[in-house]
Parts: sequence; structure tokens; C-alpha cells
Amino acid sequence: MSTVSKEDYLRVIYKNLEDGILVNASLIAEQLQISNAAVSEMLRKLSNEKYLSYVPYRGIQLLQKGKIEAVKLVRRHRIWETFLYEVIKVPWYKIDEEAENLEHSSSDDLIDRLEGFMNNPEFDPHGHPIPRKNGFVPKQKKLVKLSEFKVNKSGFVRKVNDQSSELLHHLFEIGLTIGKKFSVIEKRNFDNSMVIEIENRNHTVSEKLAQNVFAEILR
Amino acid sequence: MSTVSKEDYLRVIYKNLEDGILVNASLIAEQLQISNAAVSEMLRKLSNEKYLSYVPYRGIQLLQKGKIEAVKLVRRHRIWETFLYEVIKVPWYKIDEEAENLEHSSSDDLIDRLEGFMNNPEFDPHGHPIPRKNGFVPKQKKLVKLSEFKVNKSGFVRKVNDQSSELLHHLFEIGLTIGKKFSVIEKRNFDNSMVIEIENRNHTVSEKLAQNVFAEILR
DNA sequence: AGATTGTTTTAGGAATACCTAAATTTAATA
DNA sequence: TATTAAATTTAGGTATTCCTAAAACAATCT
Repeated sequence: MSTVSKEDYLRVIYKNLEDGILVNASLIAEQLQISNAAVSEMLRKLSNEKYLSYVPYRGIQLLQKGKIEAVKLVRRHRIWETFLYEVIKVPWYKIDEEAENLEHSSSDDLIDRLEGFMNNPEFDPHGHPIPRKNGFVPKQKKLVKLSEFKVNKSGFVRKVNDQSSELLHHLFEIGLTIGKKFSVIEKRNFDNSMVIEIENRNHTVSEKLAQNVFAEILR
Repeated sequence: MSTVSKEDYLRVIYKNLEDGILVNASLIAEQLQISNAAVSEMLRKLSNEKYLSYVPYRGIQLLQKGKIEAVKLVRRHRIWETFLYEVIKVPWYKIDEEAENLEHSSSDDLIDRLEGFMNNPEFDPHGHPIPRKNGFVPKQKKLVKLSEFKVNKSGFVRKVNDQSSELLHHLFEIGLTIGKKFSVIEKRNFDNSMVIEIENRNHTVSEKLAQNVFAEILR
């Protein structure tokens, strides 16, 4: 049986794999804010129960059972996020936290109804694809990290990482949100920070920040 | 600290007290579907933590701390129920179960937003009052149990107990839902069952059922 | 290769919230 | 009042999920 706790592990694993990140025990410990020892134990359990395969130091892969479960969770999470944002008007940087709680407490039926209510959205407010009921994950255009944009290039924000609500809050403040157009004005070699223009205003962003924003290049 | 489990106890206690029912340990055990032993233990804890006062065989009373918590929970529960029913169109007899899960996983902020979205409803779809943010509970007109209606009397359904989703489903089937008008056509002395007319159709209802429906008498 | 650093596991515990079975206490009834 | 019935508690366990500290192991750097 899958519990709230196991669900958290599966979701975190899936989300990182989705971004092409190697998932090991300590990454999970850090993201879930629990001890390495606890993660080690839980990974053994999840592995015994055939949710995933785990080679220490080499990373985790989800097995069919785990993937199905994880996709379901991510679906729930993103449908709630979209709903909270689009329908209830919960601020952009708050929806992730709220959805994290709701995703464990709603029936499949309710999720399907919410989806229908919103007319089957494909992407959540952070630009992540919403898996469909049948497990299909909408494809996204190939995106480039903002940190990899060259000077004078422009683009549209299509996706942002939603790990930190403080980051999201800041993005919101400077207007760097989904769909917005921006241009790179300047790039500093010593720290890779850049100055970008959004809606006729210039903002300086750090490399760290720029690595969490994905955009479609405009040529 | 209050956990999901403690919240369940507090909600059940509050709901029964609200209906003027004496709440003892075995009632809770039955309604939460857990052993008497577990309830006994938990009541000791909740009592130590000043959520309630408990005199064995004499019943439970909520103390200030417990009442505040319970009212908050009931508020959450009923706001979710109303939302699911009115906005998402989840069937009447399914909302209670769904809300039971959601009530533990939503912030105060979200609850307030849902309330605002619906324009501050006073009663949930089963006719129960929705406590306001400040703890005030909307008053209801004095209601009479359907089982106490005499032959030839008519009334409007104003409240139904939502313990059993099967009961609700049945009420839904025969059209005995909030706001509906009915008349008592016949009453049988040997088992206290009655025949009532709803929307020009006659239905036989048991005493048990009639004890769970509350109505406003029409004179 | 050896030392250092980072990752993972083990050992031993704690908290929460359940369980069954048996004992005890109280209330209701004959 | 004595007995029976019902409600409650105790005793002894279990499962889950987390913890810290220490040990073991693997990868990387010099």
C-alpha cells in the first residue's frame, strides 16, 4: 500500500527524473527535509515493494508500478495547482505548497472533475505538463535555460522550477512569469549574472535564478 | 499539536454535541470505526492536552481549545462540501467523504478564499450551518424530525444527517433533498414507517430514515 | 595509491496511533 | 440487592516513519 509518505518520495523522484536529474538518496533527503538514514530505509522498502530500482551511488529508476503511481500524483498535484491558480486565484507562489497537501487527499473522481471543470488544461501555472488520466504526458517545445541565453537574444518564459516559493515570489515580483517576453541586455562573465528587460524594465538576475527559468528562443 | 487523527476525534465529538447527542467513548469508536481501546487512550491524551473534559460514562465536553479547533474543522469540512457540490457538481451523496479528506489538508487562507469565491454561504448542502472565520455559527430555524410529523402535515426539508452516504443516496433517489416540499400521507403504528408525497409521487420511508431528516413545518 | 570527501547503511531509539484479549468499573434490570 | 450487560481501561503488541551517532563504503583528488 502507498502512504502519504511514500507518495512524497515517489513524487520527488519523478519530478527530478523528469528534469533529467540523477536521483540519489541524499537528494531526496534534502528535498524532503529528512535524514539520510530515513531515506535509506524507505528506499529499501520501496525497492522491496517493486516501486523502484535503486543502485547506491548510481541512482534511482522508477519501475512500472512506481511510475504509474508517480504520474498519478504529479497529475493530481498539477491539476490542483492549476485549479487553485486559475479558478480560486491563489497567488502563483503559494499554489505549490497548497497542492502538496491536497494531492494526497483527493479521489481520482474528484481530480477528473476538476480537470473537466477547467477544460482539460495541458500545462500547470509553472509550465509543467499535466499528465492525462491515461498516463499520457503532453510534450513541450524544446526549451532553453535562461542562463544559457546570449546577450541580445529574446524569448518567452515557458517553464519555471517550483522548488522554492521564495524564488517564485521573486520571479513574480520582477514579472518573469509564464508567457512573458524578455530580452537579455547584458551578461557578466565574472558571476554569470545577467540584466534582462521585461515589460520595459531592467532587472538583474543571478545565475542561480536563471538556471530555474526555461524559455523559448525568439529569433 | 493537533494531528489528522486528533482532528477526526474533535470533529466527530463536535458534530454529535451539535445535535445534542451525549458523546461517550464507544460512540466515537463506532463512528470512526476503531477499537474502544484506541479511543480510550486518545481521550486521555486529548484530555491531558486540555482539548476536552471527559468523565467516563458521563460523556465528553469540549473545552475552549478543543471547541475552537473543532469549529475550525467543521468550517473547513462544510466549506469544502459546499464547494464540491455547488461549484464542481460532485454528487450530493459523495461530498461528505471527499470533504473528510480535504478538511485536513487545506490552509486557513485557502478556506477563506473558497468561502469568498462562493459568496459566504451560511449552510452546507446537507443543511448544516457553516461556522464563520470568527467562530460564529449561523442559527437555524427550529426544525422538527420528519419522524415526528403527523399525518396530513406538510413541510420543507431543511437538514439531513450525513453519517451514511447510502442514506443520502436513497434520499436523493426519492427526491427528499434540502428545500423540497413534502406531505405526510399515511403513518403506520406498528413500525412507525410513513408514506410521504414528494413532487406528486408517494414514497414509503422507515422510522430510521425519518429520524435523519429535519424539516420546517408548514401550517 | 592513499587520503579526503561525500554517500549510504546500520544500530538503537522515539512518537503516533492503531490492535486484541482480558480485566475492571459502572449502569441497568430482575 | 444481586446479577447481567455495557462501557471503559489496561496490558502487551504491531506498523510506520522518523531521529542521531557511528560505521562502512565509494568516488575523487593529489
